[in-house]
Amino acid sequence: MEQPLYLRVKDSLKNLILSGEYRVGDLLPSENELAARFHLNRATVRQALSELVNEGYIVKHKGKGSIVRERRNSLGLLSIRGFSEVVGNSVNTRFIRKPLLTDWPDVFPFALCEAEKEAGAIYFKRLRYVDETPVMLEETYIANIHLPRFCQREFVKDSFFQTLNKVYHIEIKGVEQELRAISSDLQTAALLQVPHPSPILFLTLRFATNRRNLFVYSSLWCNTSDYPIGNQYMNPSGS
Amino acid sequence: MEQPLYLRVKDSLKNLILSGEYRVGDLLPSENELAARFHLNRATVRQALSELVNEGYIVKHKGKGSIVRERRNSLGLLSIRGFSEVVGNSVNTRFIRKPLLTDWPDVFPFALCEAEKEAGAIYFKRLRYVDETPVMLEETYIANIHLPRFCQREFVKDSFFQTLNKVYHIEIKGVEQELRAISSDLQTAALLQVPHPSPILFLTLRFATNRRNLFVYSSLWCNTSDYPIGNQYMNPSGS
DNA sequence: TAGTGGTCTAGACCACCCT
DNA sequence: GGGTGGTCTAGACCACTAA
Repeated sequence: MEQPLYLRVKDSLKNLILSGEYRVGDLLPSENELAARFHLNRATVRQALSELVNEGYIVKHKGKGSIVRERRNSLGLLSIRGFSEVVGNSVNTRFIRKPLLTDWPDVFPFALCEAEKEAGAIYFKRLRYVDETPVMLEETYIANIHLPRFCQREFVKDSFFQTLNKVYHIEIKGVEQELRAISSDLQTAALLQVPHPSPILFLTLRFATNRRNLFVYSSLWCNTSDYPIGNQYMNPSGS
Repeated sequence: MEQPLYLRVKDSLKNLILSGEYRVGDLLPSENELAARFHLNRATVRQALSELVNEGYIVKHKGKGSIVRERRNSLGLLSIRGFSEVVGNSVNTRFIRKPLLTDWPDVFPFALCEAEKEAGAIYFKRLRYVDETPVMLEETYIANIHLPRFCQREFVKDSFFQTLNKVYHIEIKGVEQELRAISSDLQTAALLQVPHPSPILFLTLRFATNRRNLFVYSSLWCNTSDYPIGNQYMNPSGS
């Protein structure tokens, strides 16, 4: 039941990146250097680096090295233009509803398993701003399974996912999402400070975690007129 | 080296999957079997399989083998695949404008390079149907660079990307996209058979190809009320 | 128990980048 | 020329699955 060695290298590097020890643009130690430092074979180190590439933490350049990459503020596979691209943009998040224990809604866009239904839901609602302009309304549900004192706790760095990770050791393993263009309702239009009716980009997301039967459910309402949703994909096999 | 050996294995398997030789749920030959068949080391075969996992073609199960996976995406817009490869049978596509040579529009959502500007554009516009319901309007531009007789040619299997691939050996290497919710204009509402105004999901896409300075530009208008855009992503590193 | 994928080692040669 | 990542080989042992 030991943890694979390459995972130790991977987690170690990941933590150094997340904690800011290595900054965007920095060169990681070379593969040979890492192999020597961890007393491992280069192939083992390469497996660790390969996963960091897949997860978007680094890019590799032949003849140069592994470079820490900017990770975008992601909404699943998507990210909001302006959240991380424009330097100096002030992004912040405010609660409309602080986390609270509640029942699941009668109408819910995803099927819940028995364990989730029994546990009840933690619910909260946030509004995200870019430069003091409200851009995205987010409603989040998660089953109240082994999340002690969640509702009393402050979020780590204002981030729900970082809180899950650091406090409860929950990692996001995948996401399903669905996108629609809808007409705003009155309340959403008011919160996003847009005329009513306005076209709104509406997403439902289901995040899978490293815990079986534990998912994170989010609904997003985005005002895309000023900050469209962006996404970029490069096939790693081709140059 | 002409082409890395693992890429030959990868492409070979990918083609067998895409052509239907291996169907969803089928077991691929084991790693040892593949290594023997291609006269390669198992590690080399594993690299090929690993990329197929990353691209979502297969899943691996310890003790069992590599299993062909269903490739997702209800309308496949959030990844690098063309429409007709992704959706099932009840889909068809009709031209609103057949391919023709033209100037680039005065207002264009992406910056063009000199080579593209000089060459002029090939332009066409298509409407895509699911079950005889118009779902998506697509406008495509590509620079007229080394694409002999493009406008006279019929598309391969109704697919623009397959035509590029089979006839001109052009491969899609990546995509940038931007999403917005907008209000329909009169013409688009009419084509999509929705009331006017309706909220429409609007995407601009720029596909990079294996040819430098050659890009494919598409604008999409989607009626998401009946067929929302879906997308799924699983982190291959976990379990 | 036989076969599978998961992990790991210790080598090797190459193309690419920088100086 | 010296260092980097990219590719590849030939082994080894392990945990898991299925018959």
